[in-house]
Amino acid sequence: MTGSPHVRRPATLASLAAELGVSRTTVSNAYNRPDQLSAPLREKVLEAARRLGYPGPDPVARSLRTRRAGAVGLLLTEALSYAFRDPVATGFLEGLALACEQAGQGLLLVPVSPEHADVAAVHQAGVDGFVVYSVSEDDPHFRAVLERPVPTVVCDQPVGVEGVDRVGVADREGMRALGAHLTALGHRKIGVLCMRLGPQRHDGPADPARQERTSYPVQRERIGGLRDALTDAGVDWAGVPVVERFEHSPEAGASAARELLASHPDVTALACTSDVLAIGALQHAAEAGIAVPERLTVTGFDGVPEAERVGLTTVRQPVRRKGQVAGELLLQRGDRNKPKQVVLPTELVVGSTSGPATQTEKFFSGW
Amino acid sequence: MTGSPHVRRPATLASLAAELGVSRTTVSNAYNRPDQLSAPLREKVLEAARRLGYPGPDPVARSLRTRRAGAVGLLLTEALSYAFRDPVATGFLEGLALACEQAGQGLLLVPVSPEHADVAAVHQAGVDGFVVYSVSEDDPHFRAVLERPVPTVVCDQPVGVEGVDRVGVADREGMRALGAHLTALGHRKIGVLCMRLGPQRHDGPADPARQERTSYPVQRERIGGLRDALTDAGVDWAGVPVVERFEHSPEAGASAARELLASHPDVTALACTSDVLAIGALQHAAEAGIAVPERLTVTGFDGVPEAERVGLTTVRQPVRRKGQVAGELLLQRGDRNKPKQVVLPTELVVGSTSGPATQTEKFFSGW
DNA sequence: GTTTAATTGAAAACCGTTGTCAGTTCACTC
DNA sequence: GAGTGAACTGACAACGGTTTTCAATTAAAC
Repeated sequence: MTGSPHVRRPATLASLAAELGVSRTTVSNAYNRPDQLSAPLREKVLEAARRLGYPGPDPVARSLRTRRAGAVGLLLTEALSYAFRDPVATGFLEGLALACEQAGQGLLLVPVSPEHADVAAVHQAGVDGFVVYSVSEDDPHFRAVLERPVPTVVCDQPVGVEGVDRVGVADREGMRALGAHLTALGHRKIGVLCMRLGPQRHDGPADPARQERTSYPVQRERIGGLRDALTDAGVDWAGVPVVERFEHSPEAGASAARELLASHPDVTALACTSDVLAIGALQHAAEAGIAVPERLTVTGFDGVPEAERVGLTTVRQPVRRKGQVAGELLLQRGDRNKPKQVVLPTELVVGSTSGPATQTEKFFSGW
Repeated sequence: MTGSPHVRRPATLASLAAELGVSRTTVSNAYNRPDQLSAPLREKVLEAARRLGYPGPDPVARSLRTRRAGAVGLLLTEALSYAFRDPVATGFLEGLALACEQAGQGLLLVPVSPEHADVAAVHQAGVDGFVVYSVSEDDPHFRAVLERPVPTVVCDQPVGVEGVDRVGVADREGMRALGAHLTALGHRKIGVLCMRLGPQRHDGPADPARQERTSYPVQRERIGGLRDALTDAGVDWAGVPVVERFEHSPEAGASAARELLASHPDVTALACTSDVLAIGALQHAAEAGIAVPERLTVTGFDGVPEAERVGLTTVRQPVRRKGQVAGELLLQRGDRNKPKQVVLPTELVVGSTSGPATQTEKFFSGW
């Protein structure tokens, strides 16, 4: 009748030791180094702990003493909830969680709202290391992370800071392969739908200057890869319309597709820098009665599950693996001959949403 | 040239104070209570901190002293990565993350693999409270959570433990409404696809005894709701085939649908206890050339985004809101007149995958 | 020019562990 | 009966802060 475990915390390691008439060391050992004391004594300690409602050594105090928090921090600048809405982010998180799970480490989602630049949360986080995902390079939170004396891995971003590892994928090469696929199919009039290029809201056409200026390396690489491929095929990039969307959702993809097709009705292929946008584009095409791929080719990037379900032509990146590698990179610290930078391959996946441009023309002539 | 911030941790609050010739209190105040010291002095302290690479007070030490960790722990018994694969779980997490974000709390995913029953992780977690999601009642991790002297909120589970709050949804009522919808459409031959009912792998028919015995309250309620509705309409539940799947994925749904339709070809409606299973069932129907809803009605439960996209008839539960409420329940502790139990409403969403049974007969007779 | 009040800073206690290390007890072995 | 090793103790120093109490300094008031 000493009370439920949820009233207060009366018991500490010391009080338990006193109760039992043993030293604190012994109690501590009962939990942490069972080989240091006899089994019966250990059982006695544990039994007394149960009886007194002692939940075991306080994790925070233990962390302080051992200098290990047992958790990895994850920093995203997008609203935290975004992490769960975007299929690429969830894939990444899944992999990261997997790696953490295997290492017995927790995964702490650091609460940072993109608006109020309250860096405090980063300082408050009791973690052994950070993974930084989808953050622009000049982000104050990111800088706060770098100030913390713990190892850090950044994802999808060239990083020059010493002691910071990196994992990314072959964005440019993947998009280049996709571009080659498109030109091989005979497409010359190609439109591009891309994600946010800057921190400020901007929805609409993005000219080459803006494309170059972007603070999002992933977008730069993907657009750049496409540009390489098209240029190889003799297409003048300056004439390629690029429509940008700030939000990353199917709805945004649909509206971007509408916008682009309205201003450039002669486009035979829509290359999107993400599957989510592409799925939106497909949605728009379906609603507008535009046959895919007969009249319009649509491609994505990422290889999310839903894209696979709808047969989208896309570039698959190993999102989950990327998360896993990020975790491993972080947790295998100390491994002297560990790579500091990992770039994972991407793979062109030809689905049923891309077809020959000639077919499109046939379609037109048949009209 | 004292070194980058990533070499070691030379600077502590004490060393900084010594360097400056002030007391530790002052340095601490500079960070935590700016009103307790003059602005110039504070600036001097902060400047010295920058110079010496002092990243601010150590979060763990601070937590120890203040008895607040600044984070909420999330316990799932499914492999951690499952949390990111299942759309319902991600929705819940999104809401929970939102609540945490607003309260400036971190969200710690506690690493528990379902297999090795290593409760240690629960004890290691430096958190101010726990949210327990999708865990069977007799789970050792769950019990470990209850031992911790911190507030706890469980989700979707009747809980008798004092001091533990609960959030859930009207599973039974929702499914009952769906059942009424089905019987109103004239369906009498109904098959059920349900999720895991026990901790052991089991794929195949689940008789009423097994349905009752399940350690997953959600499944019990949903199946029970359907049973109520069908019984109301005079359908003998004993004759209703229920097929269970251990895995929760579209593939599992597809195979379950195949199994059920093979053994009960006269079924006119397939009621699934989750959208994910229903999406799988739809997939199977499409592959097998079974017209939906003309020849077969398919329904789900949850109201996930993809279900909406495909027009699935389902019961929508406010998953995100549920997560948010869980967070609020936990974080608003101390609010004396706060509810201890929250049950959120569900809503029947009639889509394009359910149709009258008469239509089905017409379809048959037209053959 | 005191007295009084407001500011500011220092000292010390405390948070709950872990780890180390010398030392004691005790049962066994040879 | 000395030697050996296992089991356990006790003291103490971290770990890096926060917070309360109180003294000292300064500014304001009379």
